[in-house]
Amino acid sequence: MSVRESQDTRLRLLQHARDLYLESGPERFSLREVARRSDVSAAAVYRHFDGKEALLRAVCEEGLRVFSSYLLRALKETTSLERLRAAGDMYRRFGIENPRDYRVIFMSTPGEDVDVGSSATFQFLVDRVSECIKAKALARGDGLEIAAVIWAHVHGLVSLRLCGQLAVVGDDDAFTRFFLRSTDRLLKGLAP
Amino acid sequence: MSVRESQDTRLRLLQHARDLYLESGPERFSLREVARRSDVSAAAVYRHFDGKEALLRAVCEEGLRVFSSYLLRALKETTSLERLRAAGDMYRRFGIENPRDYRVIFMSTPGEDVDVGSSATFQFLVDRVSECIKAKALARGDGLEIAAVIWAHVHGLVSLRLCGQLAVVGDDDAFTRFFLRSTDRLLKGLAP
DNA sequence: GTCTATAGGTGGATAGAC
DNA sequence: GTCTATCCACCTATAGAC
Repeated sequence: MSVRESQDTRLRLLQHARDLYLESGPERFSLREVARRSDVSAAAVYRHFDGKEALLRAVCEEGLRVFSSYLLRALKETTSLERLRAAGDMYRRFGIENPRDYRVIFMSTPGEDVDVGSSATFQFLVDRVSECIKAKALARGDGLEIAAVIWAHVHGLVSLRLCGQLAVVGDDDAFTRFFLRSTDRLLKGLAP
Repeated sequence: MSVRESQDTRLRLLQHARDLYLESGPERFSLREVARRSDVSAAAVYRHFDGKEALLRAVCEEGLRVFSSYLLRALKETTSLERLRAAGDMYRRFGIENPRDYRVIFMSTPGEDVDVGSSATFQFLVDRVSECIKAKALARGDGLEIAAVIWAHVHGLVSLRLCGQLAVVGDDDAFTRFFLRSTDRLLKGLAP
């Protein structure tokens, strides 16, 4: 079999692994099921990945890449405050549109996964906050702490929604409006 | 074997089930392991519970009872705003002191567990908010929506902390102070 | 690289003796 | 009520033929 076909198999495994992950979450993820969907035997997977954990890791890395791509779209706004608000809204969109990825990144047990709180991704939010403070769009204060407050707030909204606990606000459109009102209230508390 | 000893077995099963649950979470929870820890055969469990799911349900109900007991302590405060702030802080304490229970109640996948958002527990928070509005300690508005905003905020702080994502703020005491500053900022945005 | 076959483990649930 | 024995399903991983 050619090298090209072999790479296709690897790619197919990765895509089906991602599908299964998004459907079933990390717990019910199984190497055999990925193999079945990819029309290869379970043993064949070991030619491409070092077992289940390696396959799982590859899937997670893809999720983080997608998350970053959402956040970066906020930079197209023109003012610092608009960029901050857009970052929050992109965070919401990522969570609602990629619930399984969101759970993996932000709702898993500590120790086994990525630490976003001390990563380049979090630094992105700190930067948005800092430029707002500099532009007097937010009250003076510790940029890192204020970023953490904002992060917790948007995460609280998104994660409760993903757990089905905010069904009371209505459908996804109603949630979006609720999200924007809610973050605006927080920003009011953070204003100069 | 006497009725009393049989009830003891049931209780022992429930306690070990709870322990296992708190250690391993809902995913790795297994009826057989509970039986092992309780020194009975796996089959014996079926004399006391209708299988794994029923056992799991019994464990979750206990967690909710503990959570309620935390919240109710907030009622000993004298003013409406103090009661609201105390409710938030009790929420924090419950999460930090009972992380596994917290995860079960507020961080599990939808469909399989309790819906707090439309429960008596959430109504408790709505009541705290409503009395603050009536006392002009909060701006006028939809009590239910404002309660949801506050809930999401404290949940965001607690759940990120439990996932190890807010390690940046320091130890548990530092987190407590951070939590209080953060909620005060939100309340400032909700003030009249 | 892929296959089949297999080893060895987890788990849930039931039947029937005691 | 509890046990042992059992069945069945699922899983990870490896060995060896092709």
